[in-house]
Amino acid sequence: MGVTKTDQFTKKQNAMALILKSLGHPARVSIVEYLTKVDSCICGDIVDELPLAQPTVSQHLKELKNAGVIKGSIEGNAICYCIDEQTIETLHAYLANILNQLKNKTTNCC
Amino acid sequence: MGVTKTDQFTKKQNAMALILKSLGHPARVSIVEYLTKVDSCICGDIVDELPLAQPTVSQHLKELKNAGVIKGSIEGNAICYCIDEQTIETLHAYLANILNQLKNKTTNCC
DNA sequence: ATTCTTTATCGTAATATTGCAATATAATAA
DNA sequence: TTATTATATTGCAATATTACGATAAAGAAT
Repeated sequence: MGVTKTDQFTKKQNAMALILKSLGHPARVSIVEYLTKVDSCICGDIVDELPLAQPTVSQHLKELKNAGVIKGSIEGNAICYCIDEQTIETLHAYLANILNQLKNKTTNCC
Repeated sequence: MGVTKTDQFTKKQNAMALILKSLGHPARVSIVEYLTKVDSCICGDIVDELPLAQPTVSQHLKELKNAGVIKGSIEGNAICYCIDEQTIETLHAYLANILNQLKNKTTNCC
């Protein structure tokens, strides 16, 4: 069908999947890396940096924003985007928890 | 188009995106959580656990395996799937690095 | 007021994803 | 050999994603 059975999974699972999915595209990985490195974060700079057309970049930014990975604030004429550290921390902690559980396991078949 | 401009980004960016994308679906998040908790990891158990048909689960497992998030080993008649800790560690370290860089930033506009 | 600059939205084409029934494959059991 | 069990693959319908040209919207500059 192409439609995800969202209701069959927990809110947390859907929330994590949303964040992970938003990061699951090289352009969006690239945007996050750029915003991590750079000090100013004007939207136009991101467009210039990426090998994609402006509407495409705008769409990717929207998706990252929707997942809470970035946030934007109006800066006069332009818009300033930057990473929402909290969301990255949430994801980081989630993975740390998984790694922790794995290390405490007695058996490991594979 | 619907086709990602993979060649326009670095290998690392594409590799990270592949891992993140494979985790970007609640069913696959659910599989990873299940494999983290459980001690044995027979494919059939995963199918029983998930609210999806066997072919659908098989497809999700294939995607996780392709991204290196899980690995499978033949266990007689059945197949034993479990998490590839290294891949999770790679992702974990990647995020740690981003968080580190963010914390060392002087300015933060948003 | 008009133009310029910056970003978002719309419309659309190409491709990818999700999900499942049907079927194939492969190993074990009878 | 013939079932049985466990998993993968195929084929297909429904929906989602990716990308971009055209255009809209909104503030800044002239």
